[in-house]
Amino acid sequence: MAKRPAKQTPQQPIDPDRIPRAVIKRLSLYSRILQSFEFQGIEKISSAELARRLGLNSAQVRKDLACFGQFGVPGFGYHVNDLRRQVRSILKTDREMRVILVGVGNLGSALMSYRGFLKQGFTMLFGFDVNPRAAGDRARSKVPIYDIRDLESKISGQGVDIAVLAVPTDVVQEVANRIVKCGVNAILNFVPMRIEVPARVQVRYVDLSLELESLAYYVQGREKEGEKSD
Amino acid sequence: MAKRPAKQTPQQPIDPDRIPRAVIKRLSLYSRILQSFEFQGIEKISSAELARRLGLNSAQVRKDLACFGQFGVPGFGYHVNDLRRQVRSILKTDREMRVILVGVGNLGSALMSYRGFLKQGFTMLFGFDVNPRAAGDRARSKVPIYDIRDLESKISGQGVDIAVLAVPTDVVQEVANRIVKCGVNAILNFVPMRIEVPARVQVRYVDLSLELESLAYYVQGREKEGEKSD
DNA sequence: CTTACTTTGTGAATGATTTCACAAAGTACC
DNA sequence: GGTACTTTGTGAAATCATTCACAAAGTAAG
Ligand SMILES: NC(=O)c1ccc[n+]([C@@H]2O[C@H](COP(=O)([O-])OP(=O)(O)OC[C@H]3O[C@@H](n4cnc5c(N)ncnc54)[C@H](O)[C@@H]3O)[C@@H](O)[C@H]2O)c1
Ligand SMILES: NC(=O)c1ccc[n+]([C@@H]2O[C@H](COP(=O)([O-])OP(=O)(O)OC[C@H]3O[C@@H](n4cnc5c(N)ncnc54)[C@H](O)[C@@H]3O)[C@@H](O)[C@H]2O)c1
Repeated sequence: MAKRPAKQTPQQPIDPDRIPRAVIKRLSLYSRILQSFEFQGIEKISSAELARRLGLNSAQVRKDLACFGQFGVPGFGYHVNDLRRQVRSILKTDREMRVILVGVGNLGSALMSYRGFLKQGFTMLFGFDVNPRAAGDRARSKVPIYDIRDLESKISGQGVDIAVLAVPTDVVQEVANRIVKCGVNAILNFVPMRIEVPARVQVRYVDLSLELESLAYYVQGREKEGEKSD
Repeated sequence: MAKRPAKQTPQQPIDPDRIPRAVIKRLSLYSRILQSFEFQGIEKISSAELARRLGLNSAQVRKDLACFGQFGVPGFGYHVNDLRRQVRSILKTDREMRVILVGVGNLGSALMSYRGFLKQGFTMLFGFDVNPRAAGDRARSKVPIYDIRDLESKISGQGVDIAVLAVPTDVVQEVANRIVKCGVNAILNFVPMRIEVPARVQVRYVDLSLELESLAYYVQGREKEGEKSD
């Protein structure tokens, strides 16, 4: 096939829509573990070792990366910091991603002050709530919290990339509508309700109850195992 | 007038391990939306309508349910409350599921006071933290919070079904070890790190950053969209 | 430069999940 | 009871994802 002597192959102009979503999620896993390798001073990594650490198959790791170019060195493996740079570039977490949060309640205030997001290149610009004062007390954070009435005026011209929703179920569609109208094309929805948006808008759901419920199904699914008599 | 679909024929004793995990997750979605239908007084629902509301294919809805028996009535659809009862029985959310939370920090305190879990049949027994006093201030909740040193003694004999982890990354493995030793066989892990557990223990991960990062990939940062003013 | 060894990148094979499509089984109403 | 609909439940087909397996391409060392 197309043999490229140059190992620093530029990214293939592959249509981002053609990449399976599961690949992107794993890329994010790779990004995080590469970060920790870099921190530990590890300079090279093989697909086999990467796979072992993440509970995956090594061919899958290689195939995932192959969607975007040739980053490895046969007989050697991958250069950790080189690969990390590449992966972050693919995920666009190497540049600033500007995020707003709507609904600074119990969950929202935890999200707002989470440093893990920052570490991955996300900037929390501001929060919005119907009760910005109470929300401000809850969130021990330097991120400003505005009244939801000012949503449009505050985010206009701010280049918001992603909106995170953590509002009550019954207002989530209305909030989403407003956000979409402001030109935000990506929504991370923590509210356990499907929202309707134009096709151009990407929505991801994080459903905490769902995981808990599906775990319940597997609890003592086998035979009784006794009431732990010790 | 209301005729019960009392068909006992199928109800095959299918091995729970054979059911795809994705089916169980969708069951949880069905459970929640059926709850809202019941609340709205809707008594019957077709697979097509259920699918539409959840963004799925109607055959998939029928096939998912068919894993566990025949709950529908040809030419009619499904009785909402009957189906809901069945689904909850399958997921075991019709009986009490006893949950503990370890790490009552920013995220943990939000989880602890979340009423959505309660509504789905989960009982939050207690929380544990290295600093139970500070954690108690954070979590405005009636759930007692104990010192992590007392983990073993407090949960002994309590029949804990699921442990939720929201501790710092560097202690999660150690905490998981202790929990597993106490006989808990299901863990919901919010910490972005893979934990090693015996095969009998079910672990589910909820990785919030991962979702945010994978969303970033889909944000159109190309030449289109002249919204940004810089 | 050459030889022995390692690990990548990738077609082909396998496995899993989703969708199609339709007979069978029920409803609704006269 | 009978006829016209509707919707289920389910094999078969299509689609999507993972794993295998190996030639090609590199490394390492003398
Ligand atoms: N707390 C959790 O652990 C948890 C877990 C899973 C899902 N969720 C979901 O996340 C969402 C928020 O949960 P929570 O526990 O933080 O609830 P919460 O009531 O503590 O927070 C909701 C916040 O939204 C604000 N709000 C209400 N209407 C608004 C509007 N129109 N615009 C902007 N803000 C508005 C409220 O003032 C409040 O601060 C809910 O949909 C819930 O189902 C929460
Ligand atoms: N806050 C978020 O929004 C968010 C989002 C995604 C992931 N997470 C993950 O969730 C975890 C908790 O995040 P957080 O923001 O709540 O952090 P946090 O520091 O606010 O909370 C951690 C809590 O764990 C307690 N703790 C520390 N060591 C402990 C031990 N050995 N046993 C019991 N408790 C212990 C601490 O006292 C603290 O209360 C982290 O792993 C984080 O990566 C958090």
